[in-house]
Amino acid sequence: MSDEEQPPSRSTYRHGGLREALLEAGIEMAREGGPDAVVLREATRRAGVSPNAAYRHFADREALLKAVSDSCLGFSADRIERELAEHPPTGPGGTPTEADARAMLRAVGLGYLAFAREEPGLFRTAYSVPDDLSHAFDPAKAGRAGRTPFQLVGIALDAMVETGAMPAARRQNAEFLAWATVHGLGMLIIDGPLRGLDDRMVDFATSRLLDMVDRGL
Amino acid sequence: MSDEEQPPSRSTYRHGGLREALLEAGIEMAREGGPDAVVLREATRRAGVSPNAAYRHFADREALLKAVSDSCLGFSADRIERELAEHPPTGPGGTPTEADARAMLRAVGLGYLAFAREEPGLFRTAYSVPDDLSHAFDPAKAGRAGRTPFQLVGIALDAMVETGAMPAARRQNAEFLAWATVHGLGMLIIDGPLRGLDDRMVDFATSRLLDMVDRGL
DNA sequence: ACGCTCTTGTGGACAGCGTACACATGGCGC
DNA sequence: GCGCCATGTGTACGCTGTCCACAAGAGCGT
Repeated sequence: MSDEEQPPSRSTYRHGGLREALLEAGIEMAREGGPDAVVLREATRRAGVSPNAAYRHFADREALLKAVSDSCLGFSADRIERELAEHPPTGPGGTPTEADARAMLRAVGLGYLAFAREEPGLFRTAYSVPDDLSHAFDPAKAGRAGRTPFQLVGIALDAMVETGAMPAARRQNAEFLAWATVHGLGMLIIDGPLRGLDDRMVDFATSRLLDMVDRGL
Repeated sequence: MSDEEQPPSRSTYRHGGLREALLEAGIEMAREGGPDAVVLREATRRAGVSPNAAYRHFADREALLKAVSDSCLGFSADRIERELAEHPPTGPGGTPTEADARAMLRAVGLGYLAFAREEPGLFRTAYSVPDDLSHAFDPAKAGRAGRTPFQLVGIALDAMVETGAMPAARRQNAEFLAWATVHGLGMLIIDGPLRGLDDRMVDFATSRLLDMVDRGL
């Protein structure tokens, strides 16, 4: 037995990493039940601490939820990065070709939707807290590679323009269009009318949607 | 003073229209604060009835929320119908031309997004309850004209195919693509990164998005 | 006309939640 | 070595959803 971490009891009066422990507990609850399942008291219970201790690290339940939500965006970024990693640029010197750029954008969409399907609770939680553009690059929302989902879409779109796969005139704010499209399908799949469709159907819809983006952007 | 309806007191033991009153109260709460603001006890209070009375009409809070959610979908349909009404078919005998079909689809999207912006609480509530395709035509989700939002997209898409604005091969399941796109933008506008953007910017993004759908479907 | 029954509303209770306030603990800087 | 202040505890309050036993009375069959 080490120094601290066992929920049942701890030796020191101070917890040592309570904020982290509460966040972790919150993420676990979100994973299983979405944003509504993130319960402050339960988080303190799991951390082996009294309910009020949480207030030393989070202003209120909403603040904890916000932190959990940011982490979820980070996980989403990780999933997208993983998909991107499977399509490295094929051009000379690592520069992307036009086909690479299209593959990148597609990978971002696939990763985004894969995350929604694999971790619906976290996905819902990620977008359960109102936010705005000014925080789109907040490091708290970044994945392990340090990039937020928003940045990843942007990178793919930049490659589209650089390789001529997309007219530069349409580049501005194109993040929103690509994002909205994929986000909407994600919501429809996990909570909306597409819920319960078998995987092949969902894969098909995903593919069709990404085709549409590719054609229409 | 008539027979019943005043919150403070009522003469008869029976309320007479409690289910409707609770639903109405729920809608009002959803309008102001989204799904989480739909509180069972508060609804009974507004209806001038004891908390438990609600259980004679709804199995639990979730059931009330579901009913409110369905009503919200109906309101959404109403808003879309209003937008559609502004673009009646111009062809001979009321048959739509290709341009009409495009205008119809655009009107559906515009109406959908207008609803999201005008009634964000109701919009969020509409999609806060998990659902699936088998209920897409449930009359409870229909607007005053008797058609659900899902049906309205379908109608516009049918017109697109009939007038040759869209290849028939792409018709199947195209509802999902159109819907997902517009739904995603709606979410981004009211809760996501696009929150707080001024109206002109949002209008612009909306227009660009609908262009994309038109080109890419 | 009468009484039974079934639906609808009431009253009281309970556990769980978020959160406020006063208090305890003890690690760290002087 | 001492005192401060960040961190954790205890108690309490009002609110929620929901369960149970009970009351009221509308509407039916006889």
